[in-house]
Amino acid sequence: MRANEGTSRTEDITNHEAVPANTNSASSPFDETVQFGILEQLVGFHLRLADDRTFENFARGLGSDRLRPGCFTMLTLIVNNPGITQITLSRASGRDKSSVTKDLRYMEDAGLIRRVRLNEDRRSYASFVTQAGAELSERLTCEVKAHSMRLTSIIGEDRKALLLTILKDLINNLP
Amino acid sequence: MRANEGTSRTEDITNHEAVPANTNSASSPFDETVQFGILEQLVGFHLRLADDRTFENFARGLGSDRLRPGCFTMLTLIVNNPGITQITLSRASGRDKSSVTKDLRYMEDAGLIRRVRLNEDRRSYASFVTQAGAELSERLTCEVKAHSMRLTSIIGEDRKALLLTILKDLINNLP
DNA sequence: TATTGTTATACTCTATAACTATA
DNA sequence: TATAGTTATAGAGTATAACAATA
Repeated sequence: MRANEGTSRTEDITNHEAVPANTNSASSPFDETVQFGILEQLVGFHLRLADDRTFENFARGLGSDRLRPGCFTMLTLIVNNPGITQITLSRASGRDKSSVTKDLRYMEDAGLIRRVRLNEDRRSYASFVTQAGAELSERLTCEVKAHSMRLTSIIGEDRKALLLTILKDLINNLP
Repeated sequence: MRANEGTSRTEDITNHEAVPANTNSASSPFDETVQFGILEQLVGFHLRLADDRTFENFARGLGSDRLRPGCFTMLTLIVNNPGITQITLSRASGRDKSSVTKDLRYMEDAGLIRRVRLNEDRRSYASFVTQAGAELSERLTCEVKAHSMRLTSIIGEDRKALLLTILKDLINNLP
């Protein structure tokens, strides 16, 4: 069956008001002869695009050290807070505890962390990095810094600091 | 079976180096006595958090006008570019054409848009909003503006403009 | 009763690849 | 051969709810 034909979904058109199809193959959404309307001024829209782009750019630099995205955050939090519990990890990363369980299980199976039960509260488990985890964290942190410098070279030192300040304000003060 | 017990995954601990579990129930990740290490300076980390927070805050304001997230972008692009083709929508929104198909199908079934085949290139379909789509777009745009003003009241007019400029720089210039 | 953590499950968003039809 | 669009499918990432163990 031909695409869409014979259904009630579409009609035919001769040629009225239609915007010409864009044949531009550039990678930025803005390299288009397209009107973005209100999206143009929308912080959320740009946050999403910038997040996509930044993450993709970062991930490309990782090479063989690929680690599931959320796991880098977890690993870093564990390195910086030895013995952190899962509920604290959950709050610090802004994810549900069931999501944390999954990531920690993955990292434990990969030999990057170990978990030990707390005697003072036997419901809780403390997480620590292993040697391998510490080494991976080290390498990833280097890559993060390199990536960070690429960002700085694009938007400038001052504006990067400003960006961080503004984002933190948003995160902390949105109701 | 008791959580984690009897497996080789975890060990027990008496009490060494462990960070105390945080009992803070505030919603910001930063309301924690947690060290964030390099994450503290990471643009990507903050973009993700700000994106989550901003979207959640926006979605809460929608009430009965809930529309799948990606669809608002599509709808706005169609309103502002009557007759836009799917491949152009795909590029402008930064999503694969197969993702666009799904969203457009959804909006067509919901009576928000209609698609018409182009006679000058019968592979292409032009998208237009219906009356219902135009009205929904109108209401959503109002909510977007209200949301935008909430953001402005948090970070200030000048810094919001600055934020948009910096994000656009990132989006356009990241390799 | 409340909390930590696990599990099962399901939902959203997205891309890849194979396909049809058109160019 | 190349492009527009569809479909099937799979894989992240995430949350909800029910549960066991513990407080």
